[in-house]
Amino acid sequence: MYLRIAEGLLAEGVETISSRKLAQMLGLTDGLVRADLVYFGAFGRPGVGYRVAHLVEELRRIVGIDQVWPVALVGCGSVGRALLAYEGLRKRSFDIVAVFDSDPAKIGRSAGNCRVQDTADLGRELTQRGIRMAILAVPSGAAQPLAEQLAAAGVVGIMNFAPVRIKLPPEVVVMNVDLTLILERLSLRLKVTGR
Amino acid sequence: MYLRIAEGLLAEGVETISSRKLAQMLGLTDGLVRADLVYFGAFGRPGVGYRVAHLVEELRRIVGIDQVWPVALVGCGSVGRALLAYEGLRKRSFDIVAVFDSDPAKIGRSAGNCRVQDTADLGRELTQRGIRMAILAVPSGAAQPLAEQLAAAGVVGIMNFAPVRIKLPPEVVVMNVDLTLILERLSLRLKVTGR
DNA sequence: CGATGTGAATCGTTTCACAGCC
DNA sequence: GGCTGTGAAACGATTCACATCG
Repeated sequence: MYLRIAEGLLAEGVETISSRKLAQMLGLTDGLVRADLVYFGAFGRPGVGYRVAHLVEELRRIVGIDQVWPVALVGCGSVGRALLAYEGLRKRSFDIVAVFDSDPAKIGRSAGNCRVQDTADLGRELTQRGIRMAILAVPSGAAQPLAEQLAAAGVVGIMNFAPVRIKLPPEVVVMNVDLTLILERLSLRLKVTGR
Repeated sequence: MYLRIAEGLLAEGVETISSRKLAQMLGLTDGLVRADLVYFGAFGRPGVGYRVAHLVEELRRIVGIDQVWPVALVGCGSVGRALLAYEGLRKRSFDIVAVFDSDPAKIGRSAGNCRVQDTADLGRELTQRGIRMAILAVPSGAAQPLAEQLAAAGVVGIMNFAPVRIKLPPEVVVMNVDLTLILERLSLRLKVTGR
């Protein structure tokens, strides 16, 4: 979020920003903003604030999006297609460079810039091309075995849309995007706050 | 997550479960599980554990999914269509009962069980039907004004897919689903853990 | 004896207050 | 005078230890 805000400021031509203003924009306290930025290694100047350009550069490097991540998309259903259609990914340095599906009707068709490949070829293809990040957008039942294949092929980060907790060795980072869970959290928040 | 696990156990026919086993399944400690469940009001029996059926019933009520939430979908692009295609929503007591878009080419077409309506009619329609939850799946630029219309129409909970922080009075709960932010978090985790 | 609910200890995070720099 | 970086205090959350119940 710091990076997002900083990029917005850079685009507006703001040269320098104080922790107080950053905090306002993020809904945080100024002390916390300073503590967080110091954690990444103190870029600010007393009396001045943070140089926006410098902040963006450092944070992009720290987040790891100072270069493009090639990403494999596994599953070309409605979620997969929504991701392929989303130009925001490339803008933010994630590039879907391979697409897999197990449905023979889909294999060979074009998807974004790619041709859909058979999931049977997943391991070989990813290993060969050194792809280390994947998006898993398949039905619940298929998620665990495919995740294991991804891990075996050298993938270290997975964004998982299936509503199941995937079990993998801890060196593989899995981020879950469970839409119904999010709606349930929304419902819970509404209940707890009495709406 | 407690509810998810409990429902899984119920489906498997498990009658009773201990905090230790729940903790294992969730990747937590048994003490934390007990603390969390006590927070919602202590359903367990010493020496026995928690009755799964009771747990499910209570948690569904607490989360607020003991009845169906009618939900409005605003934006019928690729994300909107992916949500309409996702039968998991209805299974978990969220029902998309109204769909809106501003594109004349889409208005009047069918989407799921609905006909796409003009966003111009959004306020009237939602107020009239008492719809209080909405999914906002529109381009960044359109999100803020539409969110304001939703709030004005009595919506108290919004799931927002646009990569912008929506500003609304605090009585409206907004949950953001920002896919590139999630990929960036994944990238950061990989960097921080040295992969 | 197994497992809960609970209060005390522990841990990490956020806030606060301020010395020091621009 | 404004604003950062920093150590100490405050806070909240998790863990621990145990009295208690089935």
